[in-house]
Formats: sequence, C-alpha cells, structure tokens
Amino acid sequence: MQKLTKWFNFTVDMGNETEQLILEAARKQFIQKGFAATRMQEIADEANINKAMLHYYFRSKEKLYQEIIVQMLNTIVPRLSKAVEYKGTAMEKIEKVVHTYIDMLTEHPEIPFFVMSELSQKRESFIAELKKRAMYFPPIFGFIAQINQEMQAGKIRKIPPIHLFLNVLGMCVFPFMAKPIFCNIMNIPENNFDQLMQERKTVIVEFVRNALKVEE
Amino acid sequence: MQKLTKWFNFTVDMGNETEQLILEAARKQFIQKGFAATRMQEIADEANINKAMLHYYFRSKEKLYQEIIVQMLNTIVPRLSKAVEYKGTAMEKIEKVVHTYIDMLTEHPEIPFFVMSELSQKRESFIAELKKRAMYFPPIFGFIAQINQEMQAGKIRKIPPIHLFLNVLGMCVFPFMAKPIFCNIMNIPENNFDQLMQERKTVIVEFVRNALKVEE
DNA sequence: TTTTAATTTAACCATTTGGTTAGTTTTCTG
DNA sequence: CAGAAAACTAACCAAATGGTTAAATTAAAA
Repeated sequence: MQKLTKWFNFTVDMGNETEQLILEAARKQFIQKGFAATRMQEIADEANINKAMLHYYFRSKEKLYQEIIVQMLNTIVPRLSKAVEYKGTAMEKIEKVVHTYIDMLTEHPEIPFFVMSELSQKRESFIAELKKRAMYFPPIFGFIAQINQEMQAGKIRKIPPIHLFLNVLGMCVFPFMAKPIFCNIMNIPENNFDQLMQERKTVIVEFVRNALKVEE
Repeated sequence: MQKLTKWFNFTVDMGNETEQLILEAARKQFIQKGFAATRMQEIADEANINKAMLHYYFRSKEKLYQEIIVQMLNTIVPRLSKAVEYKGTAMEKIEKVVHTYIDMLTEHPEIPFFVMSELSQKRESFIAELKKRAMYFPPIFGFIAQINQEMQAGKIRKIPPIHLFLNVLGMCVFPFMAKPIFCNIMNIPENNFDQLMQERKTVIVEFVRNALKVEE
C-alpha cells in the first residue's frame, strides 16, 4: 500500500490506506471502550492488519490514542465554538447553538460518552489536549456578555447567564447520554429516538424563548 | 476480624470489617476508573489488605464489581424514583425532582460518569442490573400523565411531556458532567461549583415555571 | 485445653497484553 | 534490472494482572 502517488509532476501525500484503516478501527474501539478496555489486537483485527503495523505507524497505544483524541477534538470543538460565535440576537444565537449541538450529537452520539469517560478517569493526555483548546472558550464569554446586555435592556428575562448557558447545553446534550436507557432499558427503537431529537430542536428553542419572555 | 457478634441470645451478622474495607476501596476505584482500568492490587492496597482477601470474600473481580453496582443502584434509584412519585401539582413535583437530583449529585458527583461509562461500554452485568430496576420507571409514566392532564386543563403551557422531562433532567444532570471542564480546564474552584449548583435549584425551577406559564 | 473452623498471608501460576525483532515481500528509484 | 527503501509478517518477549494454593495465624467450639 503506497504512501505517495504521482500526479502530474508532484508527489502528493494522499495519506496511507493502512494508516487510515488503523485510525478508523482505533477510533471505533477507543470511543466505545475507552483507553483501558481497548486491546491493540482488537484494533488490528478490526482493521484486518498485523498487530505490529499499529506500532510501525504509531509507536505505542498511548500515541495512537493521542492521535484519535486530537482528530476528534479538531473536528468537534471548532464547530461548536463557531455556533456560539454566530451573529444575531441572544435568542438567535441560542437557536444556532441548539441546532448545531443536536446535529453534531446525532452524527456522533458516542462522543459525550467518550469525553465523560476520559474526563472521569482523569486521563492526562486527554485533559492536556482539551486545555490546549481553551482558546476556543472566549466566544462563550462574549455570549455571556451579550446576554447580560439584553437582560439589562429588558429584552429578555433576567437569569444569571452561566445558568442559562448550562440550561441550554444540558437540554441538548443530556438526552444523548440517556439514549442507552431509552433504547436498551426501555426498548425504544433507535429511529424513534433520532426523531425525538429532531423534535427537540424546536421544542428546546420554544422552551427557552418562553422562559426568557418578559412580562408585558 | 470476626463476622459474628453475640447479642443477647442471637447471633447477628454485623457485617465484616475486612469485607467493608474491600467494598469501600472497590467502590472508589471502580467508580473512578471503570471496570477495565481498575486493578485488583490497587483495591487491595487502598483497603490495606492482602490481594487474596478480595478473592476470599468475593471470588472474582466481576463478582466484586457486581456487588458495587447493586449497592449503588439500590441507594440511588429508589431515592430518585420517590421524588417523581411526590404528590402535588406538576410544578411541585418538578421542584421536588430538581432538588432531589441536585442534592443527590452533589453528594455523589461521580455517579453520572460511572453510569455513562458503563453504559457506553455496554457492560452486560451493569445493564442487566439496571433492567431489573425497570419497575422503578412506572412513576415516570404517571408523572407524564399528570402533566398531560394539567396541560389539557390549561394550567401549564403545552409541551410534549417527554421533552419536558428531558429538559428538567438535562438541566439538573448535565452540569455535573461538565464539572471537570469547569474545575480542571477553566480553573473554577470546587466550592464555587458546588455553590453554583445550589443556586441552580431555584434557577431551574423558576426557568421551568416561566417556560410553562400560560399567556393571560 | 484441645480441636476445629475461619481468616490471613506470601509465593506462585497461567494468561493476557503492549511491544519488539529479525526476516520477508512489495514498491520505488536510478 | 539491481539495489535500496518502505511495508509487512510471524514469532517472540517481558511485564502486568486476575486468580490459586498451601501453609500460618487467629478465633470459636467442645
């Protein structure tokens, strides 16, 4: 499996097939089982390659894991961050955030588990990568400032902005964490669940809009 | 360390000191690290006993783990279930649920992580124990029915009850899952966080009350 | 006190697991 | 095509880990 492909005069790094197979298999395993419960052999089996290849391409389990984390955070964090930066009224911003979160979580429902599991185990490599992305947080403070402003102007009901923020995120993220309880324990089919989450987009936005409506 | 204590004429099982030490150490380790990442030796060290004692009292890692799960679920589930059964108006019920959840999570902040981590890894022993407690869910359907009723009667704004339920739980539970991000990543001190959660009790209840207020 | 049963310990065992190595095959390059 | 570099494989290794055992110690019963 060749790494380089001739294309016109250039030698272009198209990425390597084996490497991609490994990354995909590793992502699946790490995200579902967490670091400790994942076996290098299982990753190799899933990718249909020799176990030694894992070390050939990524040196160690830890390094491979790191790679997965970096890729995942680079996909997710900017997308969520951009939603918070969306220009408009506080309610429009909230609407954007709700839609982005629910779309993202519908595409990657395993992510909250992964993040939570690694945070709880205090895996340094994970926490370090998250800290590097602290630069993505300022938009949140901008968001909070804007809410404060609109509250002072009497456009929306007063509520400590941090609580409003936690309320919105909680309503979006929590159901995805409760999904296994719905689907496995209460035997609600998967597509019912996905549909419910789509409904939530408008339900949550309406809920927040009413909660923030000022008395006339 | 004796297991049996004479008391009047009876021989009473007071539990065993060693057994308790093991359970406490195991609980701490399993809840923080999950099943796979927990080492029997670490449990033994934490309990200051010989590793063989773990097997003497609990046969295997799996059995010990099972014991921890059962104890935890038996403590938590009925308490939460009772809150949902609380008699009163929908809003009073919601208030009770919010307070119970936040108090419980303040006492046991690790539990959501544990539950989520085990659910994500689809650990059969855990899911099985959870299923056994499905009998605790009916109160939820009663709760939903009552909300439907009050909505029909025009006492509260209309919203699909399942969404209302998810909203309330999400607002309560999510912040505890985001706690490490607050405390580790954004460097907010622990006691600040706990205070914020106490505030949330009234903030959430007010938020929901307004969201459900019918137009005059 | 003697005997019996429960509890505890250190040493040991088998398996799993991350990681290595030495050699083979494939691909690229001059 | 020849030689070199890259990709790949099977066999192997050392450490970690769940679990066992046989013997020692302590408590209970007779």
